[in-house]
Amino acid sequence: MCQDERPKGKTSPCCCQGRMPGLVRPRVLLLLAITPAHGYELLERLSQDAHMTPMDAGMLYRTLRRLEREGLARSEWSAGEGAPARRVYELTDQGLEQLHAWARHMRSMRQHLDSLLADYEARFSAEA
Amino acid sequence: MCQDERPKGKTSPCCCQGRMPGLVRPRVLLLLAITPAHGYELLERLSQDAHMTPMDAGMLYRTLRRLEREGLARSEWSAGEGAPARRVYELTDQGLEQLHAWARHMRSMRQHLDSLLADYEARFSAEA
DNA sequence: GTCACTATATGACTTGGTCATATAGCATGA
DNA sequence: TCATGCTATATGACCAAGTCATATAGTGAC
Repeated sequence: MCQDERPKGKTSPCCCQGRMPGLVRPRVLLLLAITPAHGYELLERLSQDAHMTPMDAGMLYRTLRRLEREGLARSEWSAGEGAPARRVYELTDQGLEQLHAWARHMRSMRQHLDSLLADYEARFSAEA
Repeated sequence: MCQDERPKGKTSPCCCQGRMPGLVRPRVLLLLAITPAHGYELLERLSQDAHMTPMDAGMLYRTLRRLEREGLARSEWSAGEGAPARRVYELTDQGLEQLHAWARHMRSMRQHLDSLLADYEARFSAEA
């Protein structure tokens, strides 16, 4: 998103530096709602998503631990055959509930954006 | 937005605590694009917006100074008749350009959200 | 003179996210 | 057997954004 001028390093004038803050947990929780998975696998699934912000590995693992701490996910170690052991996460009931709450939240974020963009377009009608 | 369960104080499980991070500068810049204004006035205009996150005064003043530091806005003191002096801000050309860039960014954020919500709905078809 | 409103500003803190880096298991080939 | 590279998880240092509390001061009304 927003690939345009990003000086990188120095304080960029782009709001949120081309990121979409506040959506990491929902994104991860949604993936876990589809199927249980371990971090590395999630990382790959999250990276395929071309029009999404690439996921930082450190962020992902921290997020998973946090989701677990909050009771939204649970994990257990599973022996990786022909690979290091992996911690497999799955959604809890509470996590599912939270996901629904976040979905409502995201709808309202979208309305928020819509209204901002509408104001913008009202001011500068017809812009690329 | 997202008025549901917000424990308030302790770490809330709600992503971004019902806020919409990363949009403060665009919101302010957009208002300035409509008409020059001083902080207090912007604060009132931003608070009327029912479906938007209420604006923190400290945040607003810091944002204005930052926009100025970044060359996106300029200000000058104006004698407030029957009121304290106020610092009136207006958009610079660079600020206008940045606003357009942010609009593009916001459109891509919206797509981002749309795609997340589409994934969600694909998994849980027909949800309130 | 004190109260309420207008107006701007800052310090302390929290959260979310980035970047660099550490650590370790396992397979393969030199 | 040793280096290399992939899989896998994790942490420390740092930065940006935002919140909350608070400070300061001008003005008018009572």
